[in-house]
Amino acid sequence: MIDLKKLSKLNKNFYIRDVNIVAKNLLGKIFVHNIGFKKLSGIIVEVEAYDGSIDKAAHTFIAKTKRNEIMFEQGGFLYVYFTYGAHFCCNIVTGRKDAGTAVLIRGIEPLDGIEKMIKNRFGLSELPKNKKFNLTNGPGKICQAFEINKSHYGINLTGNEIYLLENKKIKDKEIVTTTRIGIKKSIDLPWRYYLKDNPHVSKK
DNA sequence: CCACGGATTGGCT
DNA sequence: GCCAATCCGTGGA
Repeated sequence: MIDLKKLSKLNKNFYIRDVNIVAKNLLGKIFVHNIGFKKLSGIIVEVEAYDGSIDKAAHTFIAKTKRNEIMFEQGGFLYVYFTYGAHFCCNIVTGRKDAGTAVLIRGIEPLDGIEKMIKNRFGLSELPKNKKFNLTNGPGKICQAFEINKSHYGINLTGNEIYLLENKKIKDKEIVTTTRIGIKKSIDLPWRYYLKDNPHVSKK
């Protein structure tokens, strides 16, 4: 088990860079959600970049609304949105103020609080045999496992509730770059990144 | 006010 | 592989 106490929290400067740089660099970092004395954490293994200035699939492409306004803030905030009448998705806002860019977290390898995540996802105290890698391999599943919802919209990631930790450097050859999933616009942009051969990636 | 569609998931064929 | 569930945000009237 990785000792999180030895790892430093990512600061504002990490987030305010270009969205695709941040997206790539988020791979291997550790996502943490503290709930009282309970800790949920995991390694980010799959992400997608969204950039409202040139990307029709980004929520910020048309205009600023109440829903997407946090994406126009400076990098380092959490953008949570609700979709398909059932799921929340969790994004890391990046770039300078008014950039309208964010990174969608699509895959996480669980570390701390796995039992709690199983309970959150399936209402069970133990993982069913056929659900081995079905815990956090998808954006909606991550939010359910990590107990992230509308109430976490706009949280500052340099605070103490939800934040990210530095971790070992990922080599370029371990990163797979492809097109994004589940969208109908700007489908050719190669802005999806994931860790090669990691079982917690949502789709090859 | 109302109609429409979605950065998904899970269950069934 | 296909498709329904489900409801909020958005935009047009």
